[in-house]
Amino acid sequence: MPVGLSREELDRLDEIVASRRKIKRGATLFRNGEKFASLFAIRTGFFKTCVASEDGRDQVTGFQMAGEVIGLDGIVNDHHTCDAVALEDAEVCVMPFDRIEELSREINTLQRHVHKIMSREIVREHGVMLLLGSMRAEERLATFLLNLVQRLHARGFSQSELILRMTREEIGSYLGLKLETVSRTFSKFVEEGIVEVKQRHVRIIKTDALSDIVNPKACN
Amino acid sequence: MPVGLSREELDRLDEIVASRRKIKRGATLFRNGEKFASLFAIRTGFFKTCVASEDGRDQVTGFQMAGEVIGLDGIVNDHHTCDAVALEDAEVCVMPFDRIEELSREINTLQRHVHKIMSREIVREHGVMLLLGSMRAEERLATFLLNLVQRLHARGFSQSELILRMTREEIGSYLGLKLETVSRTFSKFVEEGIVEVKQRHVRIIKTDALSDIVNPKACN
DNA sequence: GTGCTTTATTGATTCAGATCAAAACTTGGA
DNA sequence: TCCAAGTTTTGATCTGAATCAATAAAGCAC
Repeated sequence: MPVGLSREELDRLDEIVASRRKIKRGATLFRNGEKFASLFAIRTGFFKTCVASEDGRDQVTGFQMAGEVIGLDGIVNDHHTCDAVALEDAEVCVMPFDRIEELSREINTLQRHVHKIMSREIVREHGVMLLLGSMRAEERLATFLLNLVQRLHARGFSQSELILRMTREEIGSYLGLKLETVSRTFSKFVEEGIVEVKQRHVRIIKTDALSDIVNPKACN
Repeated sequence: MPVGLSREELDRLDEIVASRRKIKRGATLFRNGEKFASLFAIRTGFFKTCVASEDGRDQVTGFQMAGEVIGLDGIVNDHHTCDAVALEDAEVCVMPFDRIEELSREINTLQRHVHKIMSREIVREHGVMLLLGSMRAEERLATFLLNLVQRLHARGFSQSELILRMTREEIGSYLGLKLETVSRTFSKFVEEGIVEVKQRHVRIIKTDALSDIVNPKACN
């Protein structure tokens, strides 16, 4: 994950990882209210994070895959403020945060890396706010699919095929839509020949059509 | 802003602030695409930050007041990804980020402080996602008002009166609503005797009514 | 394999908020 | 001071997504 480190620095980096932890599908890695002690780097598997309002509603705040770090929300109050749930069997590296802070005082590139990870999360959330605040259902789903497939592609998977690890309801929660709307929008994309959908298996036929939906061409 | 520092550490902290900068109402502190070099601590005044999609739409991602830090979005790619606009004449402390990193390697409490500021922003944005993803117009506006007045109160201002520094359109953008809906919702609150509104001047009459709107009482 | 639970699709209807439109009010600059 | 531009309110209408409802399909435990 971290690049630009010397051999020696890399060895020291291994010191950060206190242990590994396996999480079964459906189990939680951490839960809102729990004491925060560590960040978690996902080795394998797929997670969702979600926050809840005092009355029961909850909101999926993100989906995370291998190579991504979760738990940043816990730093500010020493307690986690969301739940992290494995959507498939997963394994994470447990990185005690005080070790991270200690080492990042000595290794500049690590310090920089930690700052970038947090900043990246802030920027990602800005994008979600734009989506939730101003996009229509089709734009939201198209954005979501393009984002997922792009991240998977960066990990060596197909540019056009993906398996959704989450339910329609979870997608809907993330996108600020009801599950029926997510399902209908998928059906609409299928009718238009943009994607093929068989349950959780999605094949993107026309990536550019999705891009056009996300980014309506100005006609002038 | 930073607490729990020794006298000597505080002196060193002053070293971070390279300069101060005054920004006129309507002027931008930084803009999407500009090179990132510094974080800014707001001394006085009031800002909004907003991101734009490729086609013209834009989304206000936050309103910031004295004591808050802006610019965190720029760290990840060395370039800012949003605009920061002063909504009233303002003054900020310019804090070069490489100085911050340097000093936070030496002063543990500063390091911790920087991490908390970033984590706090992530958690705040989770809250906005919950708002945008699952709340109705009245809940959104009530949440917004309570949040604003609470932050102002923490700065020594009234718990019940506030002056909005932003237009209805900017409130709407932040809350994922159109300006007409914001206006109508204000009118509704006025009718119900929850607030008094005279242009940008708002007086909250029934804080608990706002809380009830945000957090519908379970009736069982 | 069988039955049960969860998930997904599709249709009919409703509704909150968007859109369109007009008027009233503020504000700031010449 | 007055005018022009920006802001806010309010009304009428429309619409995209929510809601309600029913069925179908898939996954899982036994």
